[in-house]
Amino acid sequence: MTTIELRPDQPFDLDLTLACGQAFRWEKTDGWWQGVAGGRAVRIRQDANRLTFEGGDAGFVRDYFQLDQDLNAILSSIDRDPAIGAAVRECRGLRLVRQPPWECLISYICATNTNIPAVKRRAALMAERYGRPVDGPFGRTYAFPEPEALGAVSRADLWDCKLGYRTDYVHEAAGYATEYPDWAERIAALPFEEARETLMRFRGVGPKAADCVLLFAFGFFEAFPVDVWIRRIVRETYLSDLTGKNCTPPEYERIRRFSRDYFGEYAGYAQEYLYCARGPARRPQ
DNA sequence: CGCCAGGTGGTTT
DNA sequence: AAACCACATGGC
Repeated sequence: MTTIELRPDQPFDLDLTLACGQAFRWEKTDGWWQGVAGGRAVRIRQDANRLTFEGGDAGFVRDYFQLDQDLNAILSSIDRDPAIGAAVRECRGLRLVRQPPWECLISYICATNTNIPAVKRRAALMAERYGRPVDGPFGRTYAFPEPEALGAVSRADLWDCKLGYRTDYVHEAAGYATEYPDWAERIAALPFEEARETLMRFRGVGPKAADCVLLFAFGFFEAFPVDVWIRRIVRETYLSDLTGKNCTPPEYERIRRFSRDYFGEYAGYAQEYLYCARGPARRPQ
């Protein structure tokens, strides 16, 4: 059991951070968040300025929750009008977590045209069946399966993890990442737009999924994923001339470039705060 | 039953 | 390039 004191001038809200739908392998039970992150089974809770956890060292926790980012400075930089200001007030303390690229990529391939509980179910099924067992502070759990493991699974068995039509995309990505284990390092070394284009070469990864992986795994904080919620919010608040029902490619480009210019280099934080403040499921339990 | 959810790929205009 | 359309799944 480890405890770290949070700096009072650096806000952090563990509940918002883990409940907002950016990462899919955390559950809260009996006041503790339990999850597997980076192959470690972690159990963690927050009491005011105190973080208590088992299963990872302080360095891991600081890195995963990006506690060394100056959140107040980031929030000041995006807080440009009353609308985003309300989201910032409501969700202050929400931090973007630094996810492993492979898990993040597969999670967001599994997140197309579906909802968050379904994505969590898919990730849990893949992990329980094909992930490495990890004995941690809350019993045995399973790490997110490595590319080789998922690549070795038959299509039928992957289908059985409720992946639906995304089955082939996951299988193909696993094959590619097995053949090119440095795929993530190569993307991390690229400038933002090139990294984005490279991610979109994975079948099943379009603009939205690519932006999520860039933001949540690679630390490109200018990435601005546009899902149905964000499109709705941006249309109602900033780009009222937008019309139509679904988001066409030119519309997606317009929304993400406007948002990048308007909110600045941490536009991704603005996206997550607007998403978190959208309404449903803001806080767990 | 229909509609929606952290969309994308393939095909046809 | 733009417009359609299919797509598995589960909650409501």
